Amino acid sequence: MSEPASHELSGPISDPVSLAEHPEIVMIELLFYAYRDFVSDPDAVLATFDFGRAHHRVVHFVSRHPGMPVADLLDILKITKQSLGRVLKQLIDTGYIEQVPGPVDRRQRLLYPTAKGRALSLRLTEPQARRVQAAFAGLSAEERRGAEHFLRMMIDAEERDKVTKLIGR
Amino acid sequence: MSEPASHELSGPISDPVSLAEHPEIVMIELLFYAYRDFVSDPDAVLATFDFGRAHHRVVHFVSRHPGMPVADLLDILKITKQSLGRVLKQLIDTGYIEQVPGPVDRRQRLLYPTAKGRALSLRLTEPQARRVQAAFAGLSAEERRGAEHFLRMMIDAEERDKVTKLIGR
DNA sequence: AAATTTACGTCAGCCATATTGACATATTTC
DNA sequence: GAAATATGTCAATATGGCTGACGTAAATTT
Repeated sequence: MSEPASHELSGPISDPVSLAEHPEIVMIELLFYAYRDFVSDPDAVLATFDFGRAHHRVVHFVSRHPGMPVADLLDILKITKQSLGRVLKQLIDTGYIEQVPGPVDRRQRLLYPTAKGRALSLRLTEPQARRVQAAFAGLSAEERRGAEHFLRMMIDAEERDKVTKLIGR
Repeated sequence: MSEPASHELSGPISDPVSLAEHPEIVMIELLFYAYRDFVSDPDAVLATFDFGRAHHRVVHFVSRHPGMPVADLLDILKITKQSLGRVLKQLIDTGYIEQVPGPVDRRQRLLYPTAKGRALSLRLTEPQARRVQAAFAGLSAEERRGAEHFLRMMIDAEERDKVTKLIGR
């Protein structure tokens, strides 16, 4: 009667989830840590302006794809129009983004950066580009291809072609 | 006098920020898209329980490092103790995490998963591990090394050693 | 030409996750 | 004994998501 009941109400477990069971955890965690620091770069800059990460994404993708309709932006960000709404309005009100009625389909509001918006986008890209450059510095051509290919394959299969077109290669 | 004034109040800009200027944008955007879809996997599972991404991170890292003090977890997540507070409390109240007073330093509350917590962690790891495995499938050994090394180098320089120890390689 | 669908915006309320600042408690260290 | 440390908690606030409902203009279908 001194045996601990097997149906005991829980209790702490000491053996860690190990890489032996799931070697993929290395990449899972590296991706977490890398992204954590990767997005921290622009945050410092954004604090200066009164913007957050959401503004960053909008300014970035609009600057990369000037004249894109709202729907396309939503599809990239995978958020709702209501979520985009507030952020976009702020960017328009403060003169970073402009809307132009679609010349062919006049229901559309095509999004363009202003000079100010493009400049902000580039300023936010700068530290991230430096980080990427530094990360690539020690890699062979094949290793670089590996890094790029890995990230591509981490994207949902149905999204890959779209992303390739968006990025432009 | 028909020249447009150079001091015009803004106006839409049509030429996109191009890869020619900043080739690093390829990796910047791939990282965004990859992470976007990478984190979407566990979200479906988490919705079943009443948890969010914050709970995922806590359960994951505690399961990976059973007995870790709160401070270490905060340092991994780079959030404040107040932010961690609610999420951790919920996980403790619902029996996924347990706290044990530090045997050597009794101020510490060492965090352990319960069986339930460990199981949840593994369940959330599963789809991400599958995604990583699929992404690695087509890569050569050198390309894989490249992907891993790239992510490592994307981490803040001062954090890299710490992360290496945490991951265990 | 009328009906329907589409693209977008907006209002309202809600939730999750993060923040800062202040203060409390127990414990360890100097 | 004083100071520093590890942690928790209360309170207020910001950000960025969400759903649902409704409105409008323009395109498309019938």
